[in-house]
Amino acid sequence: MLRTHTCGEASASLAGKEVTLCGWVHRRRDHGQLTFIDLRDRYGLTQVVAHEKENAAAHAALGDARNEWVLRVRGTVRARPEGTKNPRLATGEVEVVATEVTVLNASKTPPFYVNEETEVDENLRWKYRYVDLRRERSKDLMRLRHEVVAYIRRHLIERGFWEIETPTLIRSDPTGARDFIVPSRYYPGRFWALPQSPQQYKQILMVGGLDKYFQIAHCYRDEDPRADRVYEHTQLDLEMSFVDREDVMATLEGLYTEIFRMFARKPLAKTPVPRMTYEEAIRRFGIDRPDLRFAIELVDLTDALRSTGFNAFRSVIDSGGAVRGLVVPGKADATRKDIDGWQALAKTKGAKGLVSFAFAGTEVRSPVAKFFTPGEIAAIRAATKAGDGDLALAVADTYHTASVSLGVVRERLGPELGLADTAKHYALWITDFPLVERTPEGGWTFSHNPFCAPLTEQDIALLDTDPEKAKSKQYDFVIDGKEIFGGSVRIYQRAVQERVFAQLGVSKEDAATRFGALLDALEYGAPPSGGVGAGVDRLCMTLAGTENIREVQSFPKTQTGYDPLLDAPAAVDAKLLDELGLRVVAQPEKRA
RNA sequence: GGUCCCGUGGUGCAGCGGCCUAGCAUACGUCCCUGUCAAGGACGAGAUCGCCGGUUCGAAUCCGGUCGGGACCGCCA
Repeated sequence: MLRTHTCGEASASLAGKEVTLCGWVHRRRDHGQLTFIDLRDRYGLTQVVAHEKENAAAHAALGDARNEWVLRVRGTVRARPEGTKNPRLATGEVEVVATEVTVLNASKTPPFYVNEETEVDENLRWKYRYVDLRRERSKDLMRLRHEVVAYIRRHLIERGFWEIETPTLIRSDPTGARDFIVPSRYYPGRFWALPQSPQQYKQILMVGGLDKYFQIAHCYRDEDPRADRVYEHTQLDLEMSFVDREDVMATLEGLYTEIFRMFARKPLAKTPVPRMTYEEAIRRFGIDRPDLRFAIELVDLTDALRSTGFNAFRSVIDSGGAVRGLVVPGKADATRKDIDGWQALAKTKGAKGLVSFAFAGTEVRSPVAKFFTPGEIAAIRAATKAGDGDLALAVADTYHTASVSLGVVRERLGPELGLADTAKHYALWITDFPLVERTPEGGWTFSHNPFCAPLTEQDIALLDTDPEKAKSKQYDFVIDGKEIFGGSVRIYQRAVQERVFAQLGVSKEDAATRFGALLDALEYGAPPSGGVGAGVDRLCMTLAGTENIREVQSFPKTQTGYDPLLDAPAAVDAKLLDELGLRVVAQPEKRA
C-alpha cells in the first residue's frame, strides 16, 4: 500500500503517529513560509501543513502543487494549536505535518470546480465524469446507491433468496418498448435483443425449483430519454414460489420500509404502508399512483348536475358519463393562462374541455355560469368544498376519462401551488388493477404484463362477459406520486395463460413464437409464483431527492442518447459489418 | 416526429440595437505574506458572445436556419 491511512481517519488519537496519506489537492492556502493543503480522498479531507524553516523540500512541494494534483504525503499527525481547530471538518482537530511530499501525478486545471457545489453543464459533467465523481455530491450519490444495493443483497440473502444472473442477449419481442438489438454473426440477418427486464427468465427459474430469486439486473429500452428515464437502468428483479400476493407484498414492504428507515432523508408518513385499490385511487385521485403529500381529492358532480341546462355536461350524463370536479385552493384569481395550461393538461388524457368556477365571496366567475342554476352552482361549491377564494374545475366525459383528466391536473397542483408536505415520504400500495384494458384501436392489451394472474376465479369468468371489470393480482408501490416498483402474482397454468392470450387477441401460434419456452415450462410442473421489478435508479432518486436519473448513474448519456465520455455510439469497422452481413444505408451523421 | 428554454474568457453568471474598446465572481499566471481553512494583498493574461446567413448606418442584443445541451408531448413499465 502506498498509504497507511485515509484522509478521513486523522483524529486526536493518532497524534504523534507517523502516517502516509494519498489523495488529491482539494485546496491550497499559501502563506509564504507556511503552506496548507487540504488533501482529499473518498474518505475525507485532511489538512497538511509544511513550514519553510522546518522542512524546505516539503514546503516547496506543497507550494508548487495545484488543485487536483495527486500527492503522497508522509508526515506526523499533531493536534492543531489551540484556536486553529476547525469544527466544520471531521478531521479538524488535527493536521499532518509533512515530512516528505511526492507528486504522484500533476493535473491540468480541471474543467470545472471539484471543491465547490456549483451547477455545471451536464455535457461537461458527463464528459469529465472522472472529475465530476470527485465532487462531494456525486460521490455521495454513488455511495448511497452502493449502500442501498448492498443492503438489498444482504436483506434478501438473509431471507433465503439466491442471486442469479440471467442472459443479456435474448429474443426480441415486438410488444412494449422498442428493443435494442445486437446482430448475430452465426445467424446473419438475425438479431439478439437486450432485455427490457428478465421477466420470462425469472418465471422459468421458479419452474426450475430455485424458489426465491433476485438479481440486480441491467435493463434496456430504445425509447426517447427523459429526466427520469434513460436507455439503460437497473432493476431489482425478484421472484418467489408458493406465494400469494400478500406474501410478496409483505416481503417487499419489509425490505422497502427498512431501506427508507436507513437511507431516506425523511421518514415514511405511515407504516404499515396504507393500501388502496386501483378503483379507489382513480375515484379519489384520478391516477393509479396518487401523490398523497397533499390532500385534494376528486369529487363527483354527476348527480348534482343530472338535469343541468349546460349541454356539454348534460349530454355526457345522459349517455352514462360522469362529471368530475376538483378544487384548486386559493386560485379564484387564476389567470386565463393558468386555466388554459390545466385544460391543455387535461386534454392530454382525453378531456374535451375543462370548466372553471371561481368563488369570491358570494360571487361565482365562470365562462359558463349562465348555463347553471344558482342551486347547481351551490351544489358544485358544496361538493368540491370550495371556500372563498377557491377555484373549482370540472370535466365531463366517461367516468374514467373525466377522472384521469383531472388526475393529471391534480398531480400538477402539488408542486405548482407548493401544497405538498415535504417533511415526509408518502408511500402506499395500489392493488386490484384491471387485468386487461382497451387499446385506442379498440382491441385489448394487458395492463401489467401478459403473465399477471387474475385476482379470482370470477375474474377469469369476467373475461367472457365484461373484460374491463376483471381484476388482477398486480400490486404497485407508490411513493410521493412516483411508482417505485410493481409486480404481480403470475399465471402458472397453461390453460389460464391461453385464456388471457385469447382475450388479448394473441393467437396460439403467436404466443408459441414469442413465449414458447415459458408456455412449455408451464406444462412441466410450474409452481405458483410472484415477484416484482423495482427500479433501482428511481429508488435512489427518491432517497436522494433528485429529479435527474443521470445523477444516480455512474456514466450517463445525454437526452439524445449520446455518451460524451466515450463518444459513443460510433461507427464500426467495415470488416465487422461484413462478418455480420450488414450494410449501412443511412448516412452516418457527423458529430462535433 | 413535435413544442418550449438555454448557448457570452476555464467555470458560473450579467449585458438584450449605438454608452461594449463586452462587465462581475471565481478559477488561472507572477509576486508579497508564519496559522489558514471559500486564507489575504498586488499585478497580469484570458472571450471576434456556439455556427451560418439575413435585417440595420450600426448586432452579443432583432429575424431565419443549423449544431449542441436541457425540460416536455408523442413514445415508454
